[in-house]
Amino acid sequence: MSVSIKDIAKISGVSTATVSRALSDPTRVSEKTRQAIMEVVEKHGYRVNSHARSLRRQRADAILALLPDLGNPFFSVILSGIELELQDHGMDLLVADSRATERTGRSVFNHLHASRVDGVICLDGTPTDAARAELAEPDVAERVVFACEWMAEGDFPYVRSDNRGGGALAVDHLVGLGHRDIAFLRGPVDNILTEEREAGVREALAKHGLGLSDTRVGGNDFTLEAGFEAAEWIAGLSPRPTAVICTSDQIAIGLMSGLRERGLSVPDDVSVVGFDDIASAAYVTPSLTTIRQDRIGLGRAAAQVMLKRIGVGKAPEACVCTLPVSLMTRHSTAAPKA
Amino acid sequence: MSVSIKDIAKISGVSTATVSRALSDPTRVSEKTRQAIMEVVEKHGYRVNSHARSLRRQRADAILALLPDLGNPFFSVILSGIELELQDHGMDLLVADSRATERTGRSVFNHLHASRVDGVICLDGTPTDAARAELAEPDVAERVVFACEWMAEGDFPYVRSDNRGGGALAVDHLVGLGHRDIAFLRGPVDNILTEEREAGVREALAKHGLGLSDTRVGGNDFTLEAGFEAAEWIAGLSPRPTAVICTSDQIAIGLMSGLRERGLSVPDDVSVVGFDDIASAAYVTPSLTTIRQDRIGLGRAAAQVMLKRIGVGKAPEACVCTLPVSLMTRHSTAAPKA
DNA sequence: CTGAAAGCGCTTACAG
DNA sequence: CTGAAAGCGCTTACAG
Repeated sequence: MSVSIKDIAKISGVSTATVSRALSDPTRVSEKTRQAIMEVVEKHGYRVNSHARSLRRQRADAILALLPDLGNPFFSVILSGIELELQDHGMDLLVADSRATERTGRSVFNHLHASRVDGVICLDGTPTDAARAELAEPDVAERVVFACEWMAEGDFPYVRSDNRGGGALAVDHLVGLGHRDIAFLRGPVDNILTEEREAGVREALAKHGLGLSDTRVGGNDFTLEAGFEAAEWIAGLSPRPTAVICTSDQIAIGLMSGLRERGLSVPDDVSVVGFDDIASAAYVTPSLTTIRQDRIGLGRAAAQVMLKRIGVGKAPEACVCTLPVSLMTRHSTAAPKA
Repeated sequence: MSVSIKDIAKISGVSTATVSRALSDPTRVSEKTRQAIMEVVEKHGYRVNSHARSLRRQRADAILALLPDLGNPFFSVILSGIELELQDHGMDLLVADSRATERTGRSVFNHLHASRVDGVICLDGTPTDAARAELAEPDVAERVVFACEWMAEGDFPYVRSDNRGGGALAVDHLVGLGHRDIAFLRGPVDNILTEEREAGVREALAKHGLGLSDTRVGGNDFTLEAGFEAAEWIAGLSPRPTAVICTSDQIAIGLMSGLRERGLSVPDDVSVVGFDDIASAAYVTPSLTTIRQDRIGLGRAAAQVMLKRIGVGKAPEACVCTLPVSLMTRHSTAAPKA
């Protein structure tokens, strides 16, 4: 085993209590002994054993981020925002894939129950029934915050983008270009993001005296594949809508690829708007007009709300819950051809 | 506080030792008492406190994945492979961004020193000097494995793709199509992946009686931006190479976007080959011919090697170190125009 | 098969 | 400012 606080105490000629104080609360130790201790600590490369500290303090100094799909690149930037913020507070970041965890039969809140983490940032808005049941327990509930996605029921703190506003932004842009017949490509059934964005689209459309008929709504996933497959449906519509709002950039990119295969040009035949502004949105052909989410900000804010919730660090000025989105106008949208 | 092993013992009318055994090593307890204990455990939702267990067992049951850039979506799939494998062994996954950590002045191996994790899977092949120094310490060294990237010096276990073979595959494909003048777009200076891929390209070119002159080598990063900017250089070359091999898909996608802006067509004017096969490679226009890496496999294998190293689970059949890559032929490559 | 007891490495009232 | 001592919640030889 490596060197422990006892060793440092013995070598320094003080008690372990003093070593502990020198490390955690230097003001409570005389400058002279502190320096002597620190020298010994330095020399022997001593580090506080995290399990002993956590056990004693009843605090893990760690947070779990629970993602619906760890392999989905959309989340990586959010994750890095979370980590940045946690790092500033000396907290560690654990990650788990909720779908994968469910398959093992273990509870996704196991880490919480086992005291391995102080809280969980849940990026998964559609937990299983078992997970929902656990979320109803007070000692779980008070340690959870939702980020990005969230649950319609319950009353959890959350951080999210202004999804409705984003939908409206897309509509305003297209209507401004002269579009009157606009279709909407949804994400997965029951996904809250897709529902909010659709609501924003409908509201904005109504404001312009337009509507969204059932024949103009399709799609069932956030993926490239889903977008690609939706192209067949869009291409076959008669009359064909002149613009499509997609609830993710992946859908939009897949859609553009599919439309092209069918000889349709974007934006000449169909304008396409995405959602997210992932890195490649600016580099596909044509570059994608989309609604930008501040993913780093989302991650940082989620971590801040979490830290505030568990009483670490000072509370942020305001508990920012809904982050603004913005329209990135690029080349996948244009006025409809007369 | 929640219920502890003492509570369970008292309610069950046995000692804590017996409860502990019932949970960890059921065969050492009579079936009857085991059942009685499990019922109490179930009823009260008892979970072993992870810090107490780890402190006592001197084992964290957790691994740290150290990434050069948490926000880079390339790593998300590898991460999910790591998590899948760890989950099968009841191990937890911590993640940290090595660049961000360095900025805090903390050691990237702090988790290891503090016993918070049993090992670290390092996906960063260019650690700082400070990190290198720590890697030289035996008690750090024996708990590290490199994945994807690795260090030229040192003698660490690693899991990687066949980067040389990938470079060769790209060359063989292009030469087979009739290309004779091929350029190469590098990643960051000193990055080992880019060096290996370039070596593979050079070897294969030599095999075909061709070479790679300095005037045909450019690029300095794996990013979309770097690829986009390289387009200017490629477009200005005279004679212009008929094909470009990129050391990442991001570069390739950025390059294609830049070439298009300059009125050059892919693959009619220039064929482009990427590396990685990220999800969007099949959906950009034209779809990207690339070298596929098995990222899930990379992650799983890295976790397996790690687990073997720290003596958890059974050793894999063979310690797979270099995973095969494959050519995905799509529409960004074609025979050069006469 | 089971229990009493020691101990993993810390922190923190309590005293002085 | 400093120390002795208790205790966080487990696991594991050691005995029986």
